[in-house]
Amino acid sequence: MGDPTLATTEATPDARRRDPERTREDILTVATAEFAAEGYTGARIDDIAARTRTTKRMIYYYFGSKEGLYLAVMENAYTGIRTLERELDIEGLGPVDALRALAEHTYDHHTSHPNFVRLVAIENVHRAEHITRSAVIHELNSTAIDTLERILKLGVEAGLFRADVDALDAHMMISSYAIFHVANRYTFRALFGRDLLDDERHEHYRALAGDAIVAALTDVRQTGT
Amino acid sequence: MGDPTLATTEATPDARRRDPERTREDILTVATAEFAAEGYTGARIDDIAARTRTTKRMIYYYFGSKEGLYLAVMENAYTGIRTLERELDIEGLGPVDALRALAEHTYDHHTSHPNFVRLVAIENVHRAEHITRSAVIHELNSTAIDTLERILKLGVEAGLFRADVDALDAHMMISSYAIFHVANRYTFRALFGRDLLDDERHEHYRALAGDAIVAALTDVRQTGT
Amino acid sequence: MGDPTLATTEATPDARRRDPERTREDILTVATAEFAAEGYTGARIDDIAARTRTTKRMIYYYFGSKEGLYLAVMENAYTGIRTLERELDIEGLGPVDALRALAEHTYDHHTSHPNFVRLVAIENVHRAEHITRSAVIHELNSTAIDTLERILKLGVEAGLFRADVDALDAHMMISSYAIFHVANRYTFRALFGRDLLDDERHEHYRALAGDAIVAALTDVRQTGT
Amino acid sequence: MGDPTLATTEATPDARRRDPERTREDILTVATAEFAAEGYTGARIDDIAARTRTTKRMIYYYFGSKEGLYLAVMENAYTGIRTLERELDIEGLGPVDALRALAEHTYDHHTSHPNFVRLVAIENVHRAEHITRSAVIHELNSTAIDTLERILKLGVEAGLFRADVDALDAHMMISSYAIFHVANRYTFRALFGRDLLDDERHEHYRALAGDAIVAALTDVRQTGT
DNA sequence: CATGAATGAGCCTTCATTCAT
DNA sequence: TATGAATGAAGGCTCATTCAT
Repeated sequence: MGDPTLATTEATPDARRRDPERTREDILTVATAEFAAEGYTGARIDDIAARTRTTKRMIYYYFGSKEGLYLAVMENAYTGIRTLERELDIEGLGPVDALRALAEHTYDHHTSHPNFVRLVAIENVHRAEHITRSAVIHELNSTAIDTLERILKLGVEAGLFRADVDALDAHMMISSYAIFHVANRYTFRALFGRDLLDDERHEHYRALAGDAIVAALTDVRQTGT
Repeated sequence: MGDPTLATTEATPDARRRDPERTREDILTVATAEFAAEGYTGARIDDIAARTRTTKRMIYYYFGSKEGLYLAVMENAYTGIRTLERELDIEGLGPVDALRALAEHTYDHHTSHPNFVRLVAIENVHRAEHITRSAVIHELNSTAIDTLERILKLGVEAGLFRADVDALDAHMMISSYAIFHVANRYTFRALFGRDLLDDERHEHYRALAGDAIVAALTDVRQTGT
Repeated sequence: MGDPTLATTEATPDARRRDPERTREDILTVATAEFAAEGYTGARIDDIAARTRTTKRMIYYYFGSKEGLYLAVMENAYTGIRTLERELDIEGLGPVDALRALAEHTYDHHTSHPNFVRLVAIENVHRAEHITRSAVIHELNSTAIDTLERILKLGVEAGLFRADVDALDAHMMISSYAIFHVANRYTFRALFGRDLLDDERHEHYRALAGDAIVAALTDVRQTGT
Repeated sequence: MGDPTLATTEATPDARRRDPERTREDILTVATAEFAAEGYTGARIDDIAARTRTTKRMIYYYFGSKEGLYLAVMENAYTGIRTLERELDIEGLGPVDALRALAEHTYDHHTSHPNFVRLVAIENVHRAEHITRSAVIHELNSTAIDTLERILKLGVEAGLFRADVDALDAHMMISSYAIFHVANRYTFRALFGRDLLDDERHEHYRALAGDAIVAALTDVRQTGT
């Protein structure tokens, strides 16, 4: 719901035929859910087709192959997140507050879009061989990186931030924290009995996401000790 | 070879028969590499057998099924990391230095045992359904958590650390950073062109692992600003 | 050929594709022969497929599994015999002649449909676990039982038949005689050197089938001694 | 119990080794139960070995192969029934009573030795190919046939029995009735809801066994009508 | 556009049997 | 005599994909 791109939505009851765009989107929605749930190898074309209001033949008509469908799912997912990234508004905020806002926004996004995080994990299991070949994904420019660069530049110039941690490093730190909560949720719970996505802990972990990145980037030499 | 548990080793050339322990380990070694490389569903029993000095039949003789083999691989992997955790020596270190040492040790371990990290990612794709059923894994107590608890206690009592971040939270932060480097290496490189496991950056990221967790746990109210 | 349901027919030479009904029946015919010849466990899906004009894959497409195929064979066989049962015409016959006609008809049917008898024997080896689950077979009403009930009622009312042998008992006696000739033919021949299905003895055994059941049901108290 | 030859007995607790005869019998007992329960193809050497106090290797040592074991089971079973046949005492009985006693004895035997009946059914599924090759079974002379010949001779001479039904025919009729109760018990129950081996009906069916064969052999021309 | 039918390659698993000790 | 380890052949089943209508 909320995210028409990734959520597992049911096919509209009335089988509206003769609407190619709708058919395509229907397949994509179902396939996203299936690939995110079962992995690339584990996903079944038959299962996807069964949950669609069209047939298996249409999947091949629109996407050519299982890999083609998977790639379309990945491109769709990455396009979605890039769009959401742009929604973040940090105008008028100082570097520290902006950084914190970015981290919290990322945390919110990832925890509310588990399928995206799962797809990324799955793609990594396959050594990113699919998205590496995708022109679409390469053309997507990460707003997050651009934003981070500006924030870091301001912060360093103000003597607040370390100068030896660049935007990609910061992005890595922010992402790793947020992704872990979704990607490693199950083994973490199995081993330690704690559900990282428990609603009760959401605020705590959200705030910690901001605190941690701000603390990590703060130039300790400035504060003295 | 460094880690006989996880590395992909070739079968010993001379097919020494009648050595069940060797046969079992041989299968386990090859299977670990295969599952880590291809995922649970993607792994092929035939391929595993082919790279072993025994036959496919023996896999079923010793492990019963594909799932049984996979579970044995996971149990072996987790047992291995728990053993390595115990190697960390932080005797005589203060809480800050101990925390930093633990983070760097974790970073070193994960980046030098990519198969372990990949297996954990794969198990999460399957919602940890296998290890949840494993008695062996449930019985493994994490030394890391115990160690962290002691460190945090000392740090909090000394007024150095935040009191609202417990050992599991700290473990989550340390792990997420280290795991991300291995688990998300491929998509990160595909998207941003940077290899997180590049030797040239190893020291930088290793140090950052320590800095980040120390900074995150440090009670900022103490230092003022 | 006489019985398209049970006989082992060869696949039609010209592989006419796109005729699902034909494909299904082709598989069923071959499978009936295979299961009757080799038993449930002994039957080989590969062998069945090889004697079909389709492939092994199609067997699973239509019947789902070996057990599904076997069940379809059993349902088809029982449906066939029920149909043949209805062909018996005993209109206008008195109870004694009707009973004799029914016994002879059963004897003829079973000896001319050995595969049906063999399938029943095989199903009993498996404790009828398959047909017990079959809704189709449960819905089949036995005309033979209904007919027998009417015959017995008339015979008893006329003081000709014993009143303590009901239709199921009579059916059991008639069936046991006829089935034995087919089901135990081989051990009987091996032990005593006599082929119960020898053409030369057919008339003798056919008449005996009628004589025996009539004699068994006749109320001896009536005839005195 | 009752019949040490066919019943499924547990291995004696104390693993008395170095007793070849005991080992052989142990295997035979377990194998009889397994083959009777699962059929020739369905029986598993591993399962038999597991329920024995010896190992799989011993089965091959004593019986050579699965078929050898099966044959030994069959020979043992047939030897057992021949022995029991001889227990019947009809001295001093007239032909009618002797015939009735024989039929009832057969009925009692078969219904109390279901494994024997099942093995016969299984052997017939395989077209008696195994016992045909057995010298042991060919050498067994059926007392029942000899006894029947004498009975029939007396009865025919006394003008009581039909002369055109010989001992093998009579044996066939007696056996078919008794065997059906055990061999077709499951399908009969599945189709008609009646358990032919129900204790409540035992006496009825036992008496009917005698009545039926006596009636069938009685020369009706003598009694007039 | 749409669909049921069909396919070939390959996957996991099992079984009777034998070997080395 | 006894036993755990090992094996080759085959068996049931599944999957992505394509064809004919």
